[in-house]
Amino acid sequence: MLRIVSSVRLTETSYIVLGLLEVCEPATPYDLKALARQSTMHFWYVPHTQIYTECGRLGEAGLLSETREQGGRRRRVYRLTDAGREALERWRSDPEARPAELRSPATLKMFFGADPVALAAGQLDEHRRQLAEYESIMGELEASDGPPGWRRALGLGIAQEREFIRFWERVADGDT
Amino acid sequence: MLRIVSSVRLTETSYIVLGLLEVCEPATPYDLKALARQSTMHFWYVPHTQIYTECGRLGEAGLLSETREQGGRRRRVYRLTDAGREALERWRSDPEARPAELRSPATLKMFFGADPVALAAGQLDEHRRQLAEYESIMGELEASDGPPGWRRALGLGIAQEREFIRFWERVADGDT
DNA sequence: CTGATGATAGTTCGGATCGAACGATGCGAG
DNA sequence: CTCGCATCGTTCGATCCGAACTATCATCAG
Repeated sequence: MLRIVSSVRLTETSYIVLGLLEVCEPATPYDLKALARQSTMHFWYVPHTQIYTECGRLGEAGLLSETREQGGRRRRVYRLTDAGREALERWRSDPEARPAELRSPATLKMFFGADPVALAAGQLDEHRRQLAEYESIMGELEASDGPPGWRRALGLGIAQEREFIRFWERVADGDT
Repeated sequence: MLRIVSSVRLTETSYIVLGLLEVCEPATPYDLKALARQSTMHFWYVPHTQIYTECGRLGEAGLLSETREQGGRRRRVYRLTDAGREALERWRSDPEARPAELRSPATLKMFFGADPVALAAGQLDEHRRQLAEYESIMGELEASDGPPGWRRALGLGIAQEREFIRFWERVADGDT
């Protein structure tokens, strides 16, 4: 059986697509986008255009199979192939992971001398909003007994948001 | 006086170059790369190739002036132009900032069902190493009475690293 | 002084990422 | 039926990124 196993580089984006597809197969890129919005987006943002692109890329690499809906929008519908499932499993079972990255534009400004108190106001709003959202999702996950991985990952997001809030509160209070 | 004021989009990368240049003007891209490594890299990673590219880009946009060393490597030496200084100041004095982003590949794996305890071991090593490094830099900054913005920004890095460590410790202990 | 060695300095290239903008279909209300 | 809004999907140009490679410089052994 012939299969295109080109040597595409698999990135985090790829595994998001593969992983989400495993959960809600079969799915259109639009479905994945909606699911990502409620789950992975919270700790790994991927713009929606990229999900479409990535599905195409993984399809060409033989990790997804693509069919089209008949009639209507003729939407592309994707499924994991065996190769796709294997790739996901290989990644998942390897405990190595690149170090985490934090990117905070506000911190960058502060680093370069912006007024910390003025920044803090906006950042506190934003992080409190974010925290509230995470906690509400966490409530749903606990109520519905969602997958433990989801709860744990969200737990990290919540912990980090709380830390952001503590940090900006200290800054707003003028502590060195 | 003629000046190219094309409408380049200024990104965080741009402001890192502008901001670092303000501190150690005049400088070659290599100097900036070295300085970034000790400072902004810790909370906003930029690959070195991009610093070269960005200097060129900002030069064309009229925000930097470029001269070449005579003889030797004929290295490019950059300075801020007035336009560059203004752009930096405009950015710095605007208290708006896009929300922070956290990207943790390990969390992503955990989300998709990887064994959390196996992941935790590696993550703890990494974050403890990182924390130690930040604390050592903080020591130097306090001893040398470095800029307050630098200390505050590093303070966030340290707080977040500690939170990461607490989180992965909980995971390693098998807490839900 | 010459050539090996390793650190320093700089560039190229292809592919991944991103966001703005646009184009298309579906569907309910008037 | 058709207007308007929500849904669905794509295109484009610019930016970002990492691997790999080249070139220069300093030093030291031979």
